[in-house]
Amino acid sequence: MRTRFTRAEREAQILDAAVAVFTERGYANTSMDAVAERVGVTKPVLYTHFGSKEGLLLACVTQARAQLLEATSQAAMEASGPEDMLRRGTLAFFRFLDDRRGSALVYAESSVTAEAIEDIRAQQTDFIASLLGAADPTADPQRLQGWARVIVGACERLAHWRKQDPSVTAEQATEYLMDLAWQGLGARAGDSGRAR
Amino acid sequence: MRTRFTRAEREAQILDAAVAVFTERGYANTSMDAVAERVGVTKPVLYTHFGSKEGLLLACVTQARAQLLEATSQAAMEASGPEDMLRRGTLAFFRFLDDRRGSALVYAESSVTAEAIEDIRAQQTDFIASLLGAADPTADPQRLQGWARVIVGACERLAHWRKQDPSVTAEQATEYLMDLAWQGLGARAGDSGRAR
DNA sequence: GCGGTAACTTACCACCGGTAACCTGTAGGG
DNA sequence: CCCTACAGGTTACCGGTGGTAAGTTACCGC
Repeated sequence: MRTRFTRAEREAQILDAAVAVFTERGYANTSMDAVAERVGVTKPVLYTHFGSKEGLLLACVTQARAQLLEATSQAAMEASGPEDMLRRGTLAFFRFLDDRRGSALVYAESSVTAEAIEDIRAQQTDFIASLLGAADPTADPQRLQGWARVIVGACERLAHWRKQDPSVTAEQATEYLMDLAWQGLGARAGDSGRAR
Repeated sequence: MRTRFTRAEREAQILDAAVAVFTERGYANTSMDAVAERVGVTKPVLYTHFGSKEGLLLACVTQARAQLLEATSQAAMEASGPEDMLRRGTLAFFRFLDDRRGSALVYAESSVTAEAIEDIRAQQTDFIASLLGAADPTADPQRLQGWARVIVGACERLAHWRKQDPSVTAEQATEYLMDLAWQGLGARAGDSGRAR
């Protein structure tokens, strides 16, 4: 059997192993030796490829980041208008997380990963802000940024909710976000209060 | 000078020192010896009081959690109606973070603290869901939970935005959230699109 | 003052992230 | 077909840190 591989091959192997081990044992509780053992090599190999434990984690997150933008922007492309775009993008986000159960947000433990995750949020925030800007060209950029951040934060929490309570469907989560983001609670509160 | 203190006194001293050191150096980069030195004792003292490094962090977060509920619920009490309640509560949240610059969300590094922070979110989510339930008694509980989570996530992201860009005021952040949560984007997108 | 207990220190261990030095399989030229 | 150069890989080690067992000392009640 092969015992030596090219850089690219080993890097892919290590990345896969790292995602698996970090996911099942958590970042802090995972030793580099454990990852190395899973790959079938020794520790220094990991260091020649990724520099440090945080570097390895960073590579995992960076990979996930590209895949996320791919998934959401593709969904938004297929939409018929602003509301549909927000809805489809949101739904695609939840579906993305469904496809990679657990292995996505475990990363939030390390401080260097926190920064990388922040980059992912920035990526999604800019993307959403540009969608909103197209829907309402009169809004000033800062306000668009604010709205986009609200949506990103909302999605993150809804996703976490679904993780701990899988009975909440991706469609329901999307609907709850649309309730607030598009329609607003004002109308509902008014409904139950006084006639309109 | 006094060299020995009662349990309660030492615990308070250690908690203060831990908050300070964790805040300025980050959780992962802080050694227990560093905290102990700041207090003026040796490491095992910390362990007799808090059991482990994570236990110490947990105590810090638990303390902050109680203070947060105190601040937001007090603000909501003074409101005149549902919308004002949401607005005042949100504003109080941002002001709370202003008062403890940086020292609040640094905690999100450890996995055990992630759970504790999750408890804080649960606390605020339940609180907000109950407010929303009062505003719209016809909504079903799961939907209320969904809305509350949207708001909690939105606040968290807006707070983070303000931390990295202090020119965004607490009032602006609150306004952006109210734009979506209360009024909704539909009206605005419609404004720029066709007449209503 | 004088025990006795709670507070505290000393001295240590095991584990883990990281590295220097050495070894070996294998592609490619003669 | 062999042999050499180097990429790929291993062994053996270090320093720092979380955590602890055993011993020491200040303080309170009598």
